[in-house]
Amino acid sequence: MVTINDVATAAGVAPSTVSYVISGKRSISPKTRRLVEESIRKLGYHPHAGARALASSKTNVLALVVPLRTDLNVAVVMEFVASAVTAARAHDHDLLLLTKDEGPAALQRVASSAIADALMVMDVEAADPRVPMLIALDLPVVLIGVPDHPAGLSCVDLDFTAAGSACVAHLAELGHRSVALIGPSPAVYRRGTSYATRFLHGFDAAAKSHDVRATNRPCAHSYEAVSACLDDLLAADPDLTGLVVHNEAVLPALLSDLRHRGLRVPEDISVVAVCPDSMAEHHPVALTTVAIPAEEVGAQAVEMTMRRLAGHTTPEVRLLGPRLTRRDSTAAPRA
Amino acid sequence: MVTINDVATAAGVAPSTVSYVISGKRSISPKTRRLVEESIRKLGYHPHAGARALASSKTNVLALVVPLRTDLNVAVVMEFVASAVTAARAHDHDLLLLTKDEGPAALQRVASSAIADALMVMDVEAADPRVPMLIALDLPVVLIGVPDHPAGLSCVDLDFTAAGSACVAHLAELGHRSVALIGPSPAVYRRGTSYATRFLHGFDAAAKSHDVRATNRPCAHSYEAVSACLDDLLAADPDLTGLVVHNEAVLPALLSDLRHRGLRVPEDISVVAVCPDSMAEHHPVALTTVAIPAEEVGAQAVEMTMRRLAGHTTPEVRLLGPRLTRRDSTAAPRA
DNA sequence: TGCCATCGTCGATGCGCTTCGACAGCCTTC
DNA sequence: GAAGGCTGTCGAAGCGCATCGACGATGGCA
Repeated sequence: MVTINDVATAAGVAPSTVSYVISGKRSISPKTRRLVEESIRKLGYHPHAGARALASSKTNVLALVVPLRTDLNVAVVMEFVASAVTAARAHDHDLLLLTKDEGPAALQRVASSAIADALMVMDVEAADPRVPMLIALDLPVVLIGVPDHPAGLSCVDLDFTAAGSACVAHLAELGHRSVALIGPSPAVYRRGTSYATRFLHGFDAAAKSHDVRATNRPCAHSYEAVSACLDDLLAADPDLTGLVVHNEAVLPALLSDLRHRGLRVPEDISVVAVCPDSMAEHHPVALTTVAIPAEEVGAQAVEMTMRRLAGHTTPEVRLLGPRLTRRDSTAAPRA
Repeated sequence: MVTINDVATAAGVAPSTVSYVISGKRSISPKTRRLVEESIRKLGYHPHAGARALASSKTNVLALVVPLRTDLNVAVVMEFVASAVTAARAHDHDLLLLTKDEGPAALQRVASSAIADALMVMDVEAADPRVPMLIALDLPVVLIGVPDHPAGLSCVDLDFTAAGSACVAHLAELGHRSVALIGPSPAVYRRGTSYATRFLHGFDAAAKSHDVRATNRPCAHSYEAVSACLDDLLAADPDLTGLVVHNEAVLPALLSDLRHRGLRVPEDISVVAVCPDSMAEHHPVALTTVAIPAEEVGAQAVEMTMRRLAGHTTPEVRLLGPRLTRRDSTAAPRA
C-alpha cells in the first residue's frame, strides 16, 4: 500500500504538505504542488479511507435507506437510487445502501459507528417511527417524502397534492364531468404512506373546485383486483369518462381490461397516469402522465444533503411542481 | 462520542480487554465478559468504523457494482440488490453501491482507498474491460455473470445455456415442432453480454437435439419493435406454435399484440418466459417460466465473497440450474 | 539597512481501534 | 514443594491521515 509518506518522500516534502496539496486548505507554491501531484500520479496514491475518516471525522459516504418491498414501484426506486449515486459521486461521495427492513436500529448503528456522514431516507410514512430517532441523531438527514411532523428534518418530494389536482384539472378542462382515481394498493394506505393521502387530497379538492364528480378506490396489482376495481367504479357511475391512475403497476392490467370491456382509450375513456416518463410510451397507447421525477428528486436530495454537510443548518422542505405531459390517452369525452 | 476507553473505564478493565470481548479473539472470563457487555449496552457503544478499518485493515463493507441502464431488467437488478444487501447484513457487512458507468477507475479507487473489503460485479460482459483490472486487484472479487476468461475470478449466475435448453425441451415435449426465441434488445447483444449468447446456444442445441425448427430474433421493448418482431417470425414460419421470450420487458406488449392478431395463448401459441417468478402472475394468463433466481444469485454471491474473505482462495464458478415452472401459457399445439 | 508581515513548509500530536508481547496468578505434575 | 503450563488481563505500539502551532524565508516599507 502506498501512503502519504511515500508520496512525501518521493516529492521531497513533508507528509503534511502532501495533505495540504490534496485538501487545498493552505496555500502551496506552484512548484511544490506540481511536484507533489506528479508523485501522487506516479505512485497511484489514494488516501486510506479509514485513516482519513479517523483523522477528519468525515467519511465521504452518504447512507441511503431504501424500501425493498416489491409491492411498490421498483422502477421508481431504481431511478432514484441511480440518480442519487450519480449525484453523490459528483460530490466525491459514495453511497451506502441500507434497507428499511433493518428498522431504526440500523440508523443508530450507522450514525454512531460513523459509517456515513449523512442519511437519506426513502418511503417515509406519515407517522414514521424512524422520524423521532432521526431527529435525535446529530447527522444531517434528508427525507424523500414528507411525514406529518418533519420537525427539523429536510424533506424533498413531488408535490403530490398539486399532482392530484393537475390530473383532475386536465380532465376537467377537456370536458370530463365524472372521474375516478385508481390508487395504490390498500397496503400502501394502511401503512400511512403520506404521498397517497396527499395525492387524494389534491384530487378531491380539484374535483370540488372544478365541479366534477369524483370517486376513488385503492387497487392491488393483480388482474383480478384491477378487474374488480373497474367493476366497482363503473357500477358506481356508468357515465365515468376519466381515470386517474396513481399506481403504475396496474397500468398493463388496466389497459388490457378496458379493451376487454370494449372501452377504447381515449375515445370512450381517458386515462391519466402518475408514473415515470420512461414508462409512458411502453403501452399500446402513449399515456398522458404526471411524471414522477425520481431522477430530479434524487439529485435534489443529494444536493440538500451536501448543503447540510457544508454547514447550512436550516432544514428545508422542497416540493417539486408536477409536470403533466399530454400524450394519446386523454381526449374530450364524446357528447 | 463514546469510545472503547469509556467502556473500559466503566467496566474497570483495559481497553484491549474490551476489544477482545467484542472480537472474541482471546478467552475472557465470564465475569469480565458480563461486566464489559453491560457497559457496552449501557453506554450504547458502537466501534468507530474508520478507526477499526485503520487498525485492522477490514472495513466490513462490500462494494456492489450495478448497471443503471434502464434498457435491462430493472426488477431483476433490484431483486438482486435487495438480496445481496440482506445477505451482507446477515454477515455483519454493509453494501456500498457503485455504478457501472464509473468504469474501471472506480474499482481501482475503491480498492486502493480501502473503502471496501471485496467487490461484487453485475452485468459482466463476455470480454469485459474490467476483468483484467479486477484480476490485478488483490481484493476478493465475485462476478455475477460469466465472462469468456474469468481467470481466477469467482463467478455465479443462472446456467443460461441449460435454461435455453429447458425452454425448448418443455415445448418439444408438449409436441411443438417449430419454436422461436425472442431475445433481448439488439443493444444487449452488441454489448456482448454473455448470458444472451449462452441462452441462445442452449436454445439452438436443444432445438437440434429435439429436432424442432428454431429461429430467433432480438427485440427492443417498444410496441412497434415487438410488432415488427412478430411479423418477421410469423412470416418466416406461419406454423410457429411456440415462443420463448428471453426479455421480460416485452412481455406486456407481446401478449397484447398476440391478442390483437387473434392468436390465443396457449391455444394457438405457447409462450415460455425467462423472468423472475414474481412477474409470472402479473399477466392476463399466468406464464410458464424459467425463473431468473435473482435472489438466490445475490445470496450466493455474498456467500462466495465471505468465503474468499475467510481465506478460501480458490475461485469457483457456480452455475445455478434452471427451474421451469409450468403455468397457463403453454399447452400442446392443436393438431 | 533593518523591521515586521506574509507565505509556504515542517514536525508533532492525536483520532479510536487492534494486536502483540508480557505477566500475574493459578492449577498441574513429578 | 518447586517447576512448568495455562488462562485471563494489561500496556504499548502503531495503523495513515488531518491539523495546529511553529518557524524560516521572502518581500515590502520606512
